[in-house]
Amino acid sequence: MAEELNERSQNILEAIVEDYISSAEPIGSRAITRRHDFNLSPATVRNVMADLEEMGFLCSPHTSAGRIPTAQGFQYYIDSLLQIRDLSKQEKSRLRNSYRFSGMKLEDIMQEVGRVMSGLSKYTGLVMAPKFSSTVFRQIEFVRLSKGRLLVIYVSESGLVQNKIIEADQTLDDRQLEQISNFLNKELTGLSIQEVRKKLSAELTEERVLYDRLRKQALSLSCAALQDEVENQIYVSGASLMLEQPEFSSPQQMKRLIQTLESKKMLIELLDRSQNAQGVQIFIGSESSSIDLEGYSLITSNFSNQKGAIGTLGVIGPVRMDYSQVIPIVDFTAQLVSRVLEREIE
Amino acid sequence: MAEELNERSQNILEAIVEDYISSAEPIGSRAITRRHDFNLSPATVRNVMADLEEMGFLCSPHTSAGRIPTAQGFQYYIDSLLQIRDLSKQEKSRLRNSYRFSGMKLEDIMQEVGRVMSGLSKYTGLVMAPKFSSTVFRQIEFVRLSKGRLLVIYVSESGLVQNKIIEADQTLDDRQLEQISNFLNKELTGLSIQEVRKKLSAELTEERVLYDRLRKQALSLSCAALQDEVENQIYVSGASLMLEQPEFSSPQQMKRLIQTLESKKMLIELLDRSQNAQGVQIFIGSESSSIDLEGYSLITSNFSNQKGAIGTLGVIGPVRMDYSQVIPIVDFTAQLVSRVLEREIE
DNA sequence: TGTTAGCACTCAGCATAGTCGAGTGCTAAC
DNA sequence: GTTAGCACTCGACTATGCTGAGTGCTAACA
Repeated sequence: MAEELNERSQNILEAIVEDYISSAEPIGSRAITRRHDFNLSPATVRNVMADLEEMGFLCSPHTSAGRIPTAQGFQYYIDSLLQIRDLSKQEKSRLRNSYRFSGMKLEDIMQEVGRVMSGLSKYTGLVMAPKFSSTVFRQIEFVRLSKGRLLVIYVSESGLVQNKIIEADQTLDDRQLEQISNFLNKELTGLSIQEVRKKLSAELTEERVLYDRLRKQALSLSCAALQDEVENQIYVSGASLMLEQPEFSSPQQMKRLIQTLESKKMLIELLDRSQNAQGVQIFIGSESSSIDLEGYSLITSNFSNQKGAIGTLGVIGPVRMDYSQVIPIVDFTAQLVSRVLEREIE
Repeated sequence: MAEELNERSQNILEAIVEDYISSAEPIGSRAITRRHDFNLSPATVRNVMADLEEMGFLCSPHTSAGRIPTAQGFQYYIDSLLQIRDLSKQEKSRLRNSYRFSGMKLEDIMQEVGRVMSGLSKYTGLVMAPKFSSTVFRQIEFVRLSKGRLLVIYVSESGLVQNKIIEADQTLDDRQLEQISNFLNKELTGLSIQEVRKKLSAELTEERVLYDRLRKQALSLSCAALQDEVENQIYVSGASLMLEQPEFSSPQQMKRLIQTLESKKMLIELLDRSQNAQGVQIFIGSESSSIDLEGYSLITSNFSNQKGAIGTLGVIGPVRMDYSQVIPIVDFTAQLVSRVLEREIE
């Protein structure tokens, strides 16, 4: 439908979007002709702009202001006009050098990634650690707390450490616990959590379980430990940087932004959506979306190692975001993190 | 110096502070006489207020506004005038019921505590997990990542799980690692980290180490694992609640607040200070303080189990904070958390 | 001597009115 | 199809005046 834009209209829309991205203020027809070499008079530009408004790409905050792109306008810009140039080698190495991952555990890496992305983009960085169920089993350990209560520590191939408290009916002694964890570590290493779950439920119904008490205990313990979905960890960094953006200069907007960034559940849901996609994804906030993201844009990409533990990282900012700058940052960072995670297990 | 306040001045100061706490606006002499039964005329109150201003307890934002308490005024109020009533049984049980700790691991408890304190107080909750070096050794496990890199998982008596990546010179196989962790778990369980460190450095210089390769490896590994201070984890919750307070209604103040709450390092340093104190502590932000806490007040208390793993929790809010409400909340919550932690290890 | 009433003064907050500039839509001419 | 001209709109800013809450000072009172 929107493809019918002729070249001149495209050029003007592009100019408006880009000027608006850098100025955050409504763009008037004269401003366009002054800043770009279209060899057109303001009046002509006005006509085109009126058409673009008709088509839903622009809107004017009030009669005598310039125009600003709508969400649809940005969408069109991103889909058809934006040229994402690859990063130069220099930029890549500069980016690489921004990160210092050496000797960091996974949690620290996540945090650092968010911080750096935020600093580079001037918006807010979001990083979601690999989903529990998408990780690959490496090791499990049990630590006895008070009577009947066990601390389970689970380590994935990618070095993700998670712990959980479970209730164990029987009072097992340390020796038995050790046997159990040895048994599980031998049986389950290298399987994905999904596979582990399948295996466990299959075995639990098998006959021989009845005859092997240890095996039974091991299975039911690990079932309890690995059953529930662990709430995803999400790292948000650089909220205060984003407050510098003019769209968040009013107290109401600031409050709303902080509330948005504080509601981790919502952010997790949001990042979850791009979990299955490949490459960079862009969400432009609009009223229609089920999640209230109006006024914000989200650029995400996934990272993973060969074994497929998948996490998501990205940058959230105003719709008026410098896409040409942020997209390569997110893209390259995701690749970088993937490579680091692969090195971990090598 | 400030003790020379006569009763009438005290009453008036108290009235001003309390009215200011509830209204957040400068208090005038007439407002005082209207709202309180001092049997004094506004003029008399004015005289007293002028004296109080002279002494540094009050100040006026401009000539013809009412007066607001200075930091010193609040300090005096807290030290000499504030009556902290104990919580009634009902309130205590209501508070207790706000928390749902069952089956939660330590991280979740910390988070939950912050959330609830924030919700109850309408300010921002801060919780700092027990300091690494104040914990008691319970168990250590090693997981091999890539060549030469080990993931160390450390569990304290209170159920705190921490992990770290260390470089190990030798390539140890799984069997050896298991022997090493068994050895360490036998030797170190029940010791505080300080004791562990002392023991390690003592043993490393002992002669017999030379003859026992396994022992040597174990010691040097655990040394590497437990040597550095792990950065403290801090949980901040309810920032957006605090934005509702009138002192943070201007964009500048909002930005500053968010920046303050984002700078975890600073908050950790702040909470660290009260780590060694007993009972509830109150910091009133003033310009003089080395840490920029101007305009904020911080109420903290420590929690611990018998073994002495100590963490700190508290509430940060505007200086104009409802102390009589927040202090009991912080106090009782700290006791509650201590009790929960003790039950963990029972 | 401590307390009070009266009075002139101050000042933030608010509303009103006027100006300016950037921008628009429309029309007519090129 | 493009452009110049023109009347119009409207937000942002400034100046102005008014109001109300509050103050300090002085003089009178108990």
